[in-house]
Amino acid sequence: MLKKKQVTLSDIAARSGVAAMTVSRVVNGNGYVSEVTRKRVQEAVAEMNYRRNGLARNLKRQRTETVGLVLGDLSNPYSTELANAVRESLSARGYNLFICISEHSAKEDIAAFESLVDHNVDGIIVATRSNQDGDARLEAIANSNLPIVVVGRDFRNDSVDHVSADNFTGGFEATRHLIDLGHKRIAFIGAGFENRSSLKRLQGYLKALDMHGIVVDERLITGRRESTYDVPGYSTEKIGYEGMKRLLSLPNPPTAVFARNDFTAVGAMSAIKEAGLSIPKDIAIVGFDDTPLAIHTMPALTTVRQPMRLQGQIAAEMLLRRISNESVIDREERILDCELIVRESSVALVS
Amino acid sequence: MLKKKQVTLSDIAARSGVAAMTVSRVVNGNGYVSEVTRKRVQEAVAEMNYRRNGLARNLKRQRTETVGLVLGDLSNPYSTELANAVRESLSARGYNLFICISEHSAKEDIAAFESLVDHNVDGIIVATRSNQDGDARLEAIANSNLPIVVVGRDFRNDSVDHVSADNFTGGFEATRHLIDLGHKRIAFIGAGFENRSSLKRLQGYLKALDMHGIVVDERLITGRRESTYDVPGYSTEKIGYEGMKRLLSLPNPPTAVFARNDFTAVGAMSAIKEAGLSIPKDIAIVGFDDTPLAIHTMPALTTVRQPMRLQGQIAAEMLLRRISNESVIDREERILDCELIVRESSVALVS
DNA sequence: TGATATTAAGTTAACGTTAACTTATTTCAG
DNA sequence: CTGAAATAAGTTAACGTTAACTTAATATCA
Repeated sequence: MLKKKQVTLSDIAARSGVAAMTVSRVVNGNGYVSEVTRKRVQEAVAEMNYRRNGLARNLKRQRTETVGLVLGDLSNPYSTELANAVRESLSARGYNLFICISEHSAKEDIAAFESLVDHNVDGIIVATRSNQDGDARLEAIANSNLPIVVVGRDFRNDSVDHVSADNFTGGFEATRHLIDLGHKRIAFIGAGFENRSSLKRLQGYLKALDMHGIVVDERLITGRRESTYDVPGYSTEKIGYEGMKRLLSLPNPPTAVFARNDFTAVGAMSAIKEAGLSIPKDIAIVGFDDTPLAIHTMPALTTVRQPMRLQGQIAAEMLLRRISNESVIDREERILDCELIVRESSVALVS
Repeated sequence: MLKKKQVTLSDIAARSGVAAMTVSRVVNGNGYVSEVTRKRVQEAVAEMNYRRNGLARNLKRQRTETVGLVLGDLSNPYSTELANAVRESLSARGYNLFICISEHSAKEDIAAFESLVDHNVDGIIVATRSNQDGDARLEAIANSNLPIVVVGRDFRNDSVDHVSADNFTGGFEATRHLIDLGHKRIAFIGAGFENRSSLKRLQGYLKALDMHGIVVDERLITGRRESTYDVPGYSTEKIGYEGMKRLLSLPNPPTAVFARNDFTAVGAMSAIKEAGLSIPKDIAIVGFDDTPLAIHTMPALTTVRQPMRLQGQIAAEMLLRRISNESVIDREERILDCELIVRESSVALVS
């Protein structure tokens, strides 16, 4: 048995003895249709199991009321919160959301962009990590006047809005907190020193050390190279674990650790416990993101909260503003405050 | 300054002095085009920043090479792994993936379906929790011959394939493991007794108790009601925490707990530790899913691993099989084995 | 009561692309 | 050097929908 062919407006029109346009009016509930005709058409629609063809509809209407969101990965609660907030804000305005995942690969980034553009989404929110090829394609898309907003990453283009947390100040505060507690040997786990140009959290860490006259020891900055793209999301825990092991094997290990994110922190905590050391007595630790996990670790993790939902909401608003605007508008940029949440994993050194 | 209008094939054709069809051939790299013409067209394409209109293209071609995946939420690593596996399998066959999130709401489920159908995806993979209204719509879509595969949930339709983990046996094994260790008072956290008809893991738990002559104590089965849809994903931890508190306040608390999933288990562990009790000495605990978290809890969590990636791969294959098949094909169903991973959170009772 | 507004349709022509077909030129084996 | 095959285009007509326009009947009001 062969699959049935698609049922079209004209099929319904023929069956119910009206014009296609009338069926369209019934289906979309606009224009003038008499009660009798409406009933008749609706019956035909039900009988023939008609579904409108969105492609044709959107082609004709020149808009899809759909927005794309490109995420690097799904495993981070950050992505999750962001996606949910974006979805909610869009949903309230009648827009649908399609999410694409690029697994932090430039190739997949591009595939996601192409795919969304091919579906004529009305706009794209990009929350992947920056990479050269992907950025080039994004640039081209932006120049073809498709509304774009980037979240939590760099991208400079006159017609692309930008929202992110203040990762620099967050990293600064986290590190200063550890310094205030009396720590001098403070490690950074999650990225190497060579990534300092792109990683704001690391920059904040360096700035805090600098401001308090602490000389940077590059051996205390450890993590995978930023350019590695083939890492599944959750491996950040592994990076924390392995990074901490490396730090513990140093002749003069750190007394405090600022981890790039909570997962990395959790990994580091495992390594510390495994070495028979106590948190925060032997080693204090601060994470980043305030994932739901943070209150459940032992001890509860001090971390920097970034307003994830708010970023999503603002990104959605920015995009909708661009979508509904007929003329070219100025670039908008919003950097949102982070908040240090002090819990049990960081406490004053008894000196 | 007004936004530019879309550049079309004919614009390029006009500029480069050829027919629209020739431009199409150049853009898609098929058919015969001379080297000279190709160059000329490509220049025009670059100059005018042409992007093909996917809607028109897909409308004409009657396929989109895109598949939709509807997830209940993103917060569960289960969703993440599944999405990634699906994406990879599809990507290898040249298909794109759009992900929609329904936040476990029937309304959003339907919105996601509509939206995907409107974009004429070639097929849909559904991994949301079952609900009446959503299922009704799904039924209608299935009957209009759009290929559909459901993952990890119930749905009976002759043209809808099904893949899931063997949650029943998983729940059974987890519970039997605790029984084998000598436990008699074994609690279930994550759903109430009233959900036993829909929750396979709970059924497995009940079956194991029954087979070993242990009388079910309904007070030991605790969790939120399954019908509650307004719960953000990570709150499962809270459910575990609160459920455990309730259990600990019983006159005769359990000596072992089977948690519906690892997050619930983590929440329960917090409550146990907070009560000053020891895991596994006072209370043993088993989770489900073997999330990456499980090895990082203190003590490491015994849990049931379900083959998440495999489910995604199989779902993708099933769907592609339906998509590429011209005729109606038989329903396929795959139930995949789970594996009990014994770690430190469960150990023999000293009796 | 005539003029105007409202209601209820139908008609036409795109939206931007490509499958299918046609035409013209070039290539090359026999 | 013929003629079949390969190459290089162009032409036409959809894909399924809806905006914009037209027509006709009915309702409303000064």
